[in-house]
Amino acid sequence: MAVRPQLCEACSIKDLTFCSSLHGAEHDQLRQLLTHVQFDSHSTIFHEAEEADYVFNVTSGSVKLYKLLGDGRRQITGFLFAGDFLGLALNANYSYTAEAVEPVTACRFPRQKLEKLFDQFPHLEKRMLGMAVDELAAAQDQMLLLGRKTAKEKVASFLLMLARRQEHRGEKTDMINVPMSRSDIADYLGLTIETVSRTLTQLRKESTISLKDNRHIEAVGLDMLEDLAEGL
Amino acid sequence: MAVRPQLCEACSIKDLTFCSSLHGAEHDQLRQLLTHVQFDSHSTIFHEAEEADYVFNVTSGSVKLYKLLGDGRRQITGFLFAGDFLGLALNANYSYTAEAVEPVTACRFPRQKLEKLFDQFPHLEKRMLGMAVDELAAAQDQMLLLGRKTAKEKVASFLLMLARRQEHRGEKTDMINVPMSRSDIADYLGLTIETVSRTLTQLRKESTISLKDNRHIEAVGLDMLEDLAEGL
DNA sequence: CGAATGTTTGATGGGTTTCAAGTGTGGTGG
DNA sequence: CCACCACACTTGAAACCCATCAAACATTCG
Repeated sequence: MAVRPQLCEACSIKDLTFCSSLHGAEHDQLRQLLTHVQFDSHSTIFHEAEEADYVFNVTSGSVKLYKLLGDGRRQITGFLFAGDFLGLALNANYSYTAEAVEPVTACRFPRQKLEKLFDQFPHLEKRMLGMAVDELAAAQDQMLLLGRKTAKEKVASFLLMLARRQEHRGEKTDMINVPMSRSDIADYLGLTIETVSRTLTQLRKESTISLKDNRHIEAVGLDMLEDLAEGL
Repeated sequence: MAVRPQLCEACSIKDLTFCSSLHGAEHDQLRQLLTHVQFDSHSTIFHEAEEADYVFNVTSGSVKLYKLLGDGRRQITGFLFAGDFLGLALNANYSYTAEAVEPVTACRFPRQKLEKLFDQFPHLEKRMLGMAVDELAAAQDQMLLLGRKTAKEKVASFLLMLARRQEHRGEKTDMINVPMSRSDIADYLGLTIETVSRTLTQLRKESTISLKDNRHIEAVGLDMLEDLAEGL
């Protein structure tokens, strides 16, 4: 890939973002659309059912996506980190709520203008489709987790997911960064906070993991975690 | 939309399929790529991890998609019916297994040739992206179901899903068609066959549904099902 | 330092699974 | 045409995993 001056924060994240497939003039056009935005911890980026006017590219921090049932039960459908794309609903409305777990910075694109750019640069649309397909595969893995894995297997899978995405972003992997609360983990895995806590304690007692503090976990027995995640 | 002669089985399904967005000459090119294929009940259309050489458009029958854990536990990630698209993995390999629930007919497209056609007809790629986004939204709903709904709510949501898709295909909705076995339903909802059976019995005793036979269910209290599905 | 919030741990309970029989039901062959 | 068998589905009883309720402990922040 040709050398290209760094034009936006999104591109600074080592070719993980969708705009990093563009060159020179093309990228300039994209750049004119974007606005840099920030969100504090626990602030809402957008609400479910809200009009989907913007799409985002996370450049730092972490985000949780969730849906609610009528009585308040919550399911977190995904976590996003630097480089992840957000809001690729091409429908009129968002299908979930997005909330900052940690302080978040992101590039924001007006959806309609971005879609117009697709006609000019089919490259971009291909990349978008690729991302949607990847997300779909991840969603199917998560269905397998939610429907068929035990609490222990769920927690193991979750820690592995964090570790792998950390690696993918090119960060150190000796310590797993866990920016989200036990409550968020529980709502992601279809468990309660108590079960998440108990399971982590159990994994610690079995020396599969080592808890540095609530936000940092070391995977001592990575093989063990992998076997658990695959249901062996 | 312009009047267009019926060119392939896929298009005969009232504008539900992705090729129905094409016209005359464009459609002819697409048509040259497709092969009509059939699958018997319980036959495998493709396996997880297999090379994704083809994509399909279901023209009749029904299909289940599933993933397996190491010890054989199964999660059905979706059911497909006439008009549904299958295998939109743009990756090299399928991420799940597809198996015919009833005898299936489908249009088969060589993936690589289809992708080349995308460059010619951006229309098609847009439609593909739209389908991927829709599937993603459905997957997120299913995560909410698997992670946070009770058995009763799961079964109610399942029946509603079948009813709505039947309606979407333009079929009669007085009776819900249930082509899949209790075992398939259980693996779709993250339950056991016994729980599915018990829950259906319970809904029947409450007069929310009426079981004509194992493959045909009447939704007597549709409001009740909707409330259950939304967690009210 | 104290209040508020988040996390862990314990005791108990319940929804779902597991195990185990029954009860259809469709297909096959006599 | 019906007896028979295989298989799917239903129903019941017991067990279990995880949820709920409750309290202690830890951490953060004013």
